[in-house]
Amino acid sequence: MTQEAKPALDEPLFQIGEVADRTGVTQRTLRFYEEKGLLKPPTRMEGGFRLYSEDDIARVDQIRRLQNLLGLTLAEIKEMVEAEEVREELNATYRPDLTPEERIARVNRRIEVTRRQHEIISTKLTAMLEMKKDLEERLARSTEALAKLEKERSGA
Amino acid sequence: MTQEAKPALDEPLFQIGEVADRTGVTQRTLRFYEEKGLLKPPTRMEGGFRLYSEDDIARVDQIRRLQNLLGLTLAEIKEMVEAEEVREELNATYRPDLTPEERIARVNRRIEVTRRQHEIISTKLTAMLEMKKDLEERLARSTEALAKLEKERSGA
DNA sequence: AGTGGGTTTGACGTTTGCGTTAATGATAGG
DNA sequence: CCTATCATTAACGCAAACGTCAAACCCACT
Repeated sequence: MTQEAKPALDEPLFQIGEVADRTGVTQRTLRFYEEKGLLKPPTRMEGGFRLYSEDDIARVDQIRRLQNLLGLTLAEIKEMVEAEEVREELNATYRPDLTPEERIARVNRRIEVTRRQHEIISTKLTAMLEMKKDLEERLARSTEALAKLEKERSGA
Repeated sequence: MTQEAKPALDEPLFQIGEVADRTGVTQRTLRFYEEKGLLKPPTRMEGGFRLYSEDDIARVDQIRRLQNLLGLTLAEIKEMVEAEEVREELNATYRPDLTPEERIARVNRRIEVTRRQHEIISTKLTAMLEMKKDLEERLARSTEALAKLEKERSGA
């Protein structure tokens, strides 16, 4: 019971202010994500100050991508990140305290979530590429129309 | 004054319910968009029922794409669609009631808006392609890890 | 004339995703 | 020890984007 799977014993930790700066979200948002279960409760210093790891920061970035790029709600994101536990990813295959079946199950859950994200992103990409093409065509047509108009004007 | 630039005099028109079905939004949403200035007030039948054109439907689809794909707010979308007026697009270059300068100005506004959308979509596409790549790498790693675990189990 | 279903305008309600104080406590430096 | 600058929880606030009635009205049909 010396390892609570908590801090890696030596990795650098950051206070909420710095995490806010680095991730571009507010402190309020970080506490909010924690409250909503999107971030695991971070370790604390004696006085109660939150201490975040690099993994936590990566997770915040991930949450923001899922929000901004995929347009998922925090509820949806929560489901996804729950199956992701970074530490679990690093150790899932090598943790000796799990039965092989359980380890396989976890990796499978991760795969499933990743597939879902991949599918969502692929669908969106298709639609966006289509939209981009449309925009380019519009742009071409408008530019052409503009050229015509300007020639007309000078010709008048 | 025989043409109010309203219905094309013969094109098919649809009631709100059918438009809702075809676009996948609710009637409430259609009225809401109108209220917010995202849709121009449609024509009405004698009794006051709204009558939408194909162009209106296309516009709703457009609004939804800007929402879902680009993640824009309705306020932002409003600014954009205001400069887009479909009928205006079709006729901007050919309307005789506008000075050449005004026609050029309108086309320029359209070009500007299109460029903005194109830029947003391009930025997003880049980020999403990156994310997709990451997901594929993850998927590969997880799948590999899974294979290992299953071999171990059968080998045990 | 009656009936069933679609539509109208309000108006209030709801959810999401935080923002914004307020009052209090912790840390570090001089 | 004093002080400046973090941080803490709790609680209320808020804008966006609709949802959900309610009560009346319209339309088509028999």
